[in-house]
Amino acid sequence: MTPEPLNLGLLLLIPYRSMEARVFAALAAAGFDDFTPAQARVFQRIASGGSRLTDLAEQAQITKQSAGFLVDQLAKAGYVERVPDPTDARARLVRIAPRGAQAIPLAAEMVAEVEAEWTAHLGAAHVAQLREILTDLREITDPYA
Amino acid sequence: MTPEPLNLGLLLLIPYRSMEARVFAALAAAGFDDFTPAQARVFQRIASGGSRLTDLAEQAQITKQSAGFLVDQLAKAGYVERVPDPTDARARLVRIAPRGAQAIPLAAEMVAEVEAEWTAHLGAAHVAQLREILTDLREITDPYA
DNA sequence: TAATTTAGTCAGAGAGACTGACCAAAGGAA
DNA sequence: TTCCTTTGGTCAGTCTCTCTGACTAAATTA
Repeated sequence: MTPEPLNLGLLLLIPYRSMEARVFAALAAAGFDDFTPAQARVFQRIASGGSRLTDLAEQAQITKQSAGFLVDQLAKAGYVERVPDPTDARARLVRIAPRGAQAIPLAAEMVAEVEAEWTAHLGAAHVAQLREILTDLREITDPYA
Repeated sequence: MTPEPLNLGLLLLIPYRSMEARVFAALAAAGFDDFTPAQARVFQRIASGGSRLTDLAEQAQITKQSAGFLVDQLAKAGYVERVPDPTDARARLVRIAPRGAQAIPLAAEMVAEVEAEWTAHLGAAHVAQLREILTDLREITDPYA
C-alpha cells in the first residue's frame, strides 16, 4: 500500500460516508427500509417547526425540483407531511410525520454509538476538538449557514 | 437562525462539499469542463502507476459496473487510458492520460488555495490538528485502507 | 484436470439530479 | 388602486449515475 497522503477533502468524506452508512443500516434493520440516502439527506434538514421546500433545497444544495421529488416520496412513505404555511399562501411547510418522528431517536442512537466508537479510538479530547474545528470551519464553508 | 447543533456527519460533509465545488469550478474555468463530479471522484483515486477497475470501485465505494461506466467516459474525454495489466491477462490498468495529467496540478493548486483559506480562518495549528485527527479516524472508517 | 475465484463486460432498470417553462401569491412602485 | 417584480412551488423532459443479474475469460486452487 502506498500511503500517499490524502487531501483534506477526501479525509473529510471518508468518515462522513462511514457515519451515513451506519445510520442508514441501523434504520433499515429496525424496519425503516423504505427510504433512500438522498431522501434522508433532505429529511435530516427539516427544522423542528417544519421547513419550506426552498429552504430544504438550499441546505441540501439541490434544486427545488429535486427537493420536491424527494419530499413527495418521503410523504408517500409517511415520514413527512406537507401542510399549508399559515403565513404565506404560496408556500407549504414540510413537517415530520409520525413515522419520521419514530425514526429520529433510532438515528440519534446510532450517531451516538458511532461517536462513541470514534471517541474510543481518538480520545474524548480529540473528538471535542474535531467538532470544534469543524463547527468553526462551517462559518466559511456553509453557504447556507 | 436556530443554531441547532449539527451532528458530526453533517459537519464533515459541509467542508467536503465546499472543497469539491471549488476544485471543480477551478478546473471548469480552466477548460476542463468535460467531466462530472462522479467521474472526478473515481479519477482522484487512480494510483500513480495505474489502478485496476476493481480497486477503484472499492475505494470509491461503487460497483465495478459503475466504475467501468465512469472510466469509459473519462477515457473518451482523454483523461485516462486503459492498458493491459502485464501481470494478469484478465485485468487492465486505468492510467492517467496526458489530459488528466494536465488537470492534476490545477486541482492541486486549488486544494492548496482552499486549505490556505481554511488556515487563515482556523489557524495553522488547528488545520494541522484537523488533518491529524482525520487521518487517525480514517483507520476505523475507511473500509478500504 | 476440474472446480472455484477473480477481473471485467453487457443489458436493463430505477433513482436522482438538472434545465426550461410555467402558475399563483406576495411585495413594492407608480 | 394597478402594474411589475420577486418568491414558492409544480410540470415536463432529459441525462447521469448507480444498481442487479447474467455472462465471459483468465487465474488460482484442489
